[in-house]
Amino acid sequence: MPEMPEVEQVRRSLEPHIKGKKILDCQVLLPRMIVHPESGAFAQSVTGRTFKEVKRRGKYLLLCLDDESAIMCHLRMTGALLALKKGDAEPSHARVHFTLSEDTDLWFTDIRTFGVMALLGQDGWADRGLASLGPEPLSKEFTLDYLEKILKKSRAPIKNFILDQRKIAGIGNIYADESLAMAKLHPKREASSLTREEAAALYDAINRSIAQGMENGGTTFRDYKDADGKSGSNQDHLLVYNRKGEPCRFCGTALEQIKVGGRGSVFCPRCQK
DNA sequence: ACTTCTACCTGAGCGC
DNA sequence: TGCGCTCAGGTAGAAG
Repeated sequence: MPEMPEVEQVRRSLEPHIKGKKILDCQVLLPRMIVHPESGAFAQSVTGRTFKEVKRRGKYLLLCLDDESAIMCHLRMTGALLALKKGDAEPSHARVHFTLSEDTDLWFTDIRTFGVMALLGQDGWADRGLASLGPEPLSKEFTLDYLEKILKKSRAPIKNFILDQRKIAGIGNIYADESLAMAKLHPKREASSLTREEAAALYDAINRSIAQGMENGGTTFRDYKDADGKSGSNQDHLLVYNRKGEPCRFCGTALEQIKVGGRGSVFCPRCQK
């Protein structure tokens, strides 16, 4: 489940494999995953281009090309970008295949096919999700002052609030639950009801949980892998996510799972108010 | 303008 | 062993 730390790990691991290499061929195996332009035009446009760098914004990856265009990629739940050597077996669930120079193959794989790719920067087309992202954790734009201001304006449950990419970019279900556990806030608390102290605790918790995820190379439960096919280790350090029924690391109470906005949410009924 | 719900998919895990 | 069911979760777009 790639969230900001996982996508950042993909960015870091992918860049050295493709930087400076040329796209010799592009085969789209599942056309509907290319959201813009039409898949044939996409393949034709990227062929012959050279990768300059790999950027990330929230959970979006931008594979920047030498003509100032960029391949936008969102991995959604089960997507992966894998850099393999020529001759290696085709990975399972391959959806897009880029043949690169220097005997490198770049594969976009995705079990559930929710992931998307698009070509930006050639015709003014913009991805609405990417265009509407809020500031991301650990950035200078994400300040306590900003968080307090938008918290006051929302009557949504705090869990839904921090999952809203237009408010804060990059948080998904894992880091949402972890942040709330760290800040000792119940996932159903109304956003506008947080005190100054609680908002400050949440601000620190979001930054700390995301930073910890990045230090550990991301969280792997099932499908997430970086460009080298490696798993992260942050799953060994989680407070609540995927720990339903297990003891709270602070007080020992059995963790509970409820639905908040349709998402599974694990929390400590004693610590989180 | 805001929040909430559902569709989009496949595979794993469960009970029977 | 195998069937049918539920669940997982990011986002767009519809519905409230």
